Order: sequence, then structure tokens, then C-alpha cells
Amino acid sequence: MLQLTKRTEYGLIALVHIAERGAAGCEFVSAREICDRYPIPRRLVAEVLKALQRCEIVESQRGPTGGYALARSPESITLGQIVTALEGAPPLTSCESPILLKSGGCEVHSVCPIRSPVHRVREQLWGLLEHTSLRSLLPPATQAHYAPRAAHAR
Amino acid sequence: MLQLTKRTEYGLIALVHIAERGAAGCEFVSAREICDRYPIPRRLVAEVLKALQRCEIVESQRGPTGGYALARSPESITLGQIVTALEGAPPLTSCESPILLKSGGCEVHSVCPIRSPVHRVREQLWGLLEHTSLRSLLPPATQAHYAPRAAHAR
DNA sequence: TCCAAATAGCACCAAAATGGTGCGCTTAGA
DNA sequence: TCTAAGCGCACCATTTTGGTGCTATTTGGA
Repeated sequence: MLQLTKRTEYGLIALVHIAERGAAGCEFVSAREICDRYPIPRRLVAEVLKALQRCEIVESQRGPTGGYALARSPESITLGQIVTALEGAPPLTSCESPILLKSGGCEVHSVCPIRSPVHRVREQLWGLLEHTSLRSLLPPATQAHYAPRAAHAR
Repeated sequence: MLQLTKRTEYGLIALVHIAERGAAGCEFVSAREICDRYPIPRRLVAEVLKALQRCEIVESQRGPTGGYALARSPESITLGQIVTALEGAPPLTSCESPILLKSGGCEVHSVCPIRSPVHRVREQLWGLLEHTSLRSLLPPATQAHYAPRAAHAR
């Protein structure tokens, strides 16, 4: 389906929350705090944030006072990166799947009439995701705090 | 996942094939012909084309010499319409799901920090699909045959 | 020094979506 | 009237998805 998974949805909520708390001066945000505020299973938040950490989108700190923080500026984190981290950059159609290419190529291979045009559409779609930054998903007040070049709102 | 289903993929292949054969003078294309040419289960082609018929994208004719034909010009059929016919216009995230809205709204409801920005992204994505016509998916020669204003190639 | 709170890793499970099939009915041209 | 086509319905197996349990491991602070 042309739909994001719950994992990605939870990841987005968590990232936005972490960015907001970060703007408020909090260094590390715990998973507990996130699911106290939103009805998300604690376990899943940890799983999702772990995946985001592997892709260097967040960093984590153990122990009490530990938690998660953005590893980079919200400006430089894109929706495309987040989706890739949590769903693995799936192709739009199966003809483009790298797995199929390995096992002898797309079954429709040489006669496939849609591979190339669909590929074009896929490029556009990912272009859209790559050009949407985490910052643009933040509420205006928080966005101002992360202004690309200083000028902190206030 | 942010991926089209096989159904949609089969639908696209079938539509492109029907358009090509239509350009070559053939009135109705049978499901048999389609899966003779592409390795697609006959049953699925029928199922998919039936769904496309309900949305008035193709029309069907029973009996021998029967089959399927485009109900409208390839110019006026969009990827968005095709995906909607075969996958049902799913929302990008579950907060936007009409089912959830009925059963008391998104569980994260009033505190959901991503609903509105994600909605914006969703609009852009569907805009992309709505602006991609079936015609633009056809090979150049066939595209020429369906030129918006006469001028049939050759 | 030890406790409590936090992340990390692993295996596991149930429900839903997906891809696919069987069978029999109806339509309609040769 | 035969046969090749679409139509409708129920059904099945596999994969993905969402979610849980338990047990380490780290680490700041009482």
C-alpha cells in the first residue's frame, strides 16, 4: 500500500517531540516520557529510536538521566531518511526490487512495459520526501528555535 | 509500506497493454492475451480489470471476441485514479484514516503533533499521482497515437 | 557501594494484508 | 448450440505488521 507504517508514524511523533523538548533546553528525552504523553507502546518507541540511531538520526544515552536526542539539526534530517531508516527504501513496484534483480531479474524483465516510466514516478516521489525536512514538520515556535542561521525567535 | 501492491502493478501493465493494442486498431483485448504475453496469473488480471471497470477506467465486453478496452482517453486517466481504484486511496498515516475518525478520532487526537504537517505531505504526494496520466506511461510511439489533439504520428 | 532508571538485544506471538486459486455461472459471437 | 470470453464467491497460504516478555547492560546519584 501507498502508506507509511505505524513504525514510521511513531518515529515521526517521537522525533518531533524530541525536537520540541530539545528546543526547550532538555538534553536527553526518555522513551518513557514520550509514551507518557502519547499512547504509544513503550517497546515500539525504543525499537524505532534504536533504528533511527543506527542511521545516525538520533543519539542515545544510557542510565538514569539518559534518553534520546537528535544527532543532527532538524534542517538536515529529511523525511526520506526517516522512512528509509524505518522501512528500508522500498521500491515503488516489484520490478525495481533489488532482490528480484538478483534472482534473475524481474519476471516480466525485457517485456515489462512499465518499469521505466514507473521508475520516473518513483524518483519524483522520493524527491518529495528528500526535500521535506524534519524542521518543516515542527510547530512554528519550535521551528524558529532551529532557524538555520541563529535569529532565535523571542 | 510506501510501495504499490502487485495488483496495482498488474493493473498498470494491463492498462498499458490495452492502450497499445487499442492504438494498433484492436477493439477489445482479452485477459488471456495479456497473460499470454506477461507472466501474470489470469485470475488476477480479471480481478484487477473488474475493479478498474467499476471506476469507469476500462469497459468490458463478454462473449467470444470480448475483452477489455479503455473507457476514456489515456490523457484523462491518472495514476491517482488507478491507485485509488485498486488500493482505495489510503491515508499516508493512520491519524488520517476515516475509520479512526469514525470510532472516536485518532487515538493521539488533540495532542498529535504530526497530523497537520503530514497531511500537507500527503497532499503533495497525491498531487504527483494525479498529475501523472496513463498516457505519459506509454511508449513514445503509442503516446503519439493518443495525441491530445489529433496529429496522429505518421 | 549499591540501587534505580534508563537503553539494548533477543525471541516470540497474533492479527491483518497480500498474492493467489477453484469452481461454477452468465454472456454472446460463429 | 458450442465455445470462448467475463463475473462472482469463497477460500487458502505466506508475508508483513504491530506488539509483548524477559533479561542483560549501562550509569548517575543516594
